[in-house]
Amino acid sequence: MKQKITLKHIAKELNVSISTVSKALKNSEEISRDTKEKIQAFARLYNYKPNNIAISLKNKRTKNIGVVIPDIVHHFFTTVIRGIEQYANQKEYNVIVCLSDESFDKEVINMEMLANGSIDGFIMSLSSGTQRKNDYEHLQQVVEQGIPLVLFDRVTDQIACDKVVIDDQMGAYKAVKRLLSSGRKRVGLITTEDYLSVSYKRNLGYEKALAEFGVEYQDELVLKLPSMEVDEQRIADFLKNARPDAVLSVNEIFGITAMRLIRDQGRKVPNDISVIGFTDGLLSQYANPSLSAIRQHGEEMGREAAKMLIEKVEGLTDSESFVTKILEPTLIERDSTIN
Amino acid sequence: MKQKITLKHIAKELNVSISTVSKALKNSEEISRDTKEKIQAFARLYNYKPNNIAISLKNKRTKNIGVVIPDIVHHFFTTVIRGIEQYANQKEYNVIVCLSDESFDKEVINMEMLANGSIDGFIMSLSSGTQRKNDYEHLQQVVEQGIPLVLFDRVTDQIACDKVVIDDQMGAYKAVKRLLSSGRKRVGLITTEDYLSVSYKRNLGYEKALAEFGVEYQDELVLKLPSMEVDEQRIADFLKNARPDAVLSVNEIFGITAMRLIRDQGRKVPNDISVIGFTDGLLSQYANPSLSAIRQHGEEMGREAAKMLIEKVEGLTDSESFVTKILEPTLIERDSTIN
DNA sequence: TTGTAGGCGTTATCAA
DNA sequence: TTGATAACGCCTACAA
Repeated sequence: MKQKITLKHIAKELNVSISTVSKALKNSEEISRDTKEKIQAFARLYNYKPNNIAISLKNKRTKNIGVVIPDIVHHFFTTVIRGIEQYANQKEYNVIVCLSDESFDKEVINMEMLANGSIDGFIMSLSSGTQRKNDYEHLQQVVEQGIPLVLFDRVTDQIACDKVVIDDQMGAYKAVKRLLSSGRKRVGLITTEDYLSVSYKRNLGYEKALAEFGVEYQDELVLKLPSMEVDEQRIADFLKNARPDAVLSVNEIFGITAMRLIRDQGRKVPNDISVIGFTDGLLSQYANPSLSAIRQHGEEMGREAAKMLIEKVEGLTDSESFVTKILEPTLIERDSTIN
Repeated sequence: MKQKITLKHIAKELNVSISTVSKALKNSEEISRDTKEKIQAFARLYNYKPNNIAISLKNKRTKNIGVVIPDIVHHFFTTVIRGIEQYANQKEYNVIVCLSDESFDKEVINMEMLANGSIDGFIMSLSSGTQRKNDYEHLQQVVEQGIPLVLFDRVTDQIACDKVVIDDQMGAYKAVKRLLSSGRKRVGLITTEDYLSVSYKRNLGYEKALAEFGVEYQDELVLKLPSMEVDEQRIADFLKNARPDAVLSVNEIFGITAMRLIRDQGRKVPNDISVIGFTDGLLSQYANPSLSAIRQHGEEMGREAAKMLIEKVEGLTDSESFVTKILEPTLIERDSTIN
C-alpha cells in the first residue's frame, strides 16, 4: 500500500529542509535549478499531492460549499445541485450536500456541523419545517459568524443575505392569464398552505390574474393542502365539487394526479379542463397528455447561487450588501392546455 | 460579527493554558471542578465548537464520504444518495457529492481532488465513459493508497473492493418470464450497448428467460441504443418493424417513450403490447397507464454501501477482504402488463 | 540558495 | 491540578 507522501518525506529522502521542498514545488526563484529539478522529479515520481486538510487549516479556506436542501429525490432540487456543481467545479470547489428532510431540527444540526470549519459558505433552500416554525435563528448565527449564505427558492426576508428565486407570483400569473385568455372561466388552484413561501407567492399571482380579468376570487376554487403529500381523495372531491374548467397546480405531481382523476371522472384534458403545473420536471414532459408547465430554471438558479456565494467567499463582492436575483419563469405549452 | 472562538481565545481570556481548556472541555478528571466549570461556562456562553478541520488534520480522519456518480438528475442515483445520507448522517459523516457527468476525465479529476485528504472513503458508480474506456487505473490508485472504496450499481470486477449491486440479470429474467407466462410470444428488449455493465447483465437475463421458455433469440427483437439518450426515431422504427407483443426496457424513459409511440402507432398498452421498464421511478408510477417496473431498491443500496464503507473506514472490517452484496430486484406490477 | 521558526486549531504526552 | 511541548501537513517571513 503506497502511503500518501508528504513534504516531510521528500525532505528527509533528499536531505533538504521541508521549506526547500515546499518552495521547490512552487517553482520558487529562491531555489537553485538543480535542487528544484531534483525535488520536482522526486515528487512526480511519488505522485506527491498537497494535503487539502492541511492547506485548509493554514488558509482558513476549505474550498467546500455546503448545500442544504429539503429533499434530493426531487427533480427541481436536483437540477439546482447540478447547476451549483457546474459552477463550483469550474472554480475548484467541492459540494457537500446535506438533506434536511423538510425538518427544522435536521436543518439546524446539519448547518451546525458544517459551520464548524467544514465549508466556506452555504447555499440552501428552507425546509418546510423551518418555514412553518418561522424560526431562522440558525441562519442568523451563520451570518453573524461571517459565513456567506445564499438562499434559493424557499427563502425568507427575515435574513439579510443573497438570494435567488424565480418570480413565483409572476409564474402563477402567467399561467392563469393564459388559462383565462383561452376562454376558461373557472380556474382552480391546487396548492399548499401559505406557510411555504413559494406557495404563498403563487397564490398571489393567481389572485392577481383573476383580478385583472375581472373574475371574482372564489374560495371553493382553491384547494390548499396541508403538505406536499398527494391526497387523492381531497383532490378528487375538489374536482368534482368545484367543477373547474382549468387547474393550476403548485407542483407537477398534483398536476399529474389531477389529470388522472379528471379522466377517471369522465372528463377530458385539455378539452374539458386545461391543466398547468409548476416545476416542469420529467413527469410533465412524459405525461400523457404532456403537461403544460411553469419552468423554474433550476440549473440556472444553481449556477447563479454558486456564483454569488463564491464571489462573497472570495471577497470579490461587498460582504455587507446583498442582492436578490429574480429569475423569470417560463410557461412551457404542451398538450394539457387548449388555445 | 462574532468570530468563531478557539481554545486559544478561551485560554487567554481565562488566564489558563490551552491544554487546560482542551481538557476541561473534555471533562477530564485531571482538571479541578472549579476550573472546569469556569471554562465550560465560558465556552457555552461564547458557543465554542471545535474546528473540524483542525481535528481532521490531527486525527487523519475527516468524517467525510466522497460520493461520485454519473448524474444527479436521475431518480435512481438520487434515491441511492438519500440512502447514503441516512446512514452516514446517523454515523456523523458528511457526504461530498461529485458528478462525473458520464465522463471518464471528470471522474478522474474529481477523485483525485477528494483523495488528497478531503474524504475517508469513496462510494461510487462508474461513468459510462469509464466503462466504455475500460480503464480503472484511478480506482486502483485509490485502493492502493488504502482509501476504502465501495462500488455500486455500475461496477467492475477489475477492482478488488466492496460492491453493492442488484441482480440485474435476475431482474430482466423475472420481467421476461412474467411476460412470457402471460402468453406473450414476441418479447422485445430496448437496451443500450453492452459496455454498460448493467445493460450487459440485463441482456443476459433476457436471453436466459427466453431460453427457459424455449423461445428462440431473435436479433430483430433487440434494440441496442448507443447511449441513454432517447432516440425516438429508432424506437419507433423498432416497434413498427419488429412488431413485439411485449417490451422490456432497460430504463423507464425508454419504457415511457415506447408506450407513447405504441399508442401513436395505433396499438394499445397493455392489450396489444405489455411493457415493463427498469428503474421504477416517478415516471413509472405516474405514467398513464402506469408502468410495471423492476424496482432497484436504490435507498437500500445506498444504506448498504454507506454501511460497508464506514465499517472499512473505522477498521471494523478486514481491510483485505471484500464482499459483493447482491440485492434482489422486485417486479412491481402495474397497468402496462396483462395477466 | 537554503534552512529555521512559528503558526493554523487541536490533542496527547510528559513535566512541573 | 496545570502547563509546556510536540505533532498533524503546509506555508512563509526571516535568518543564515
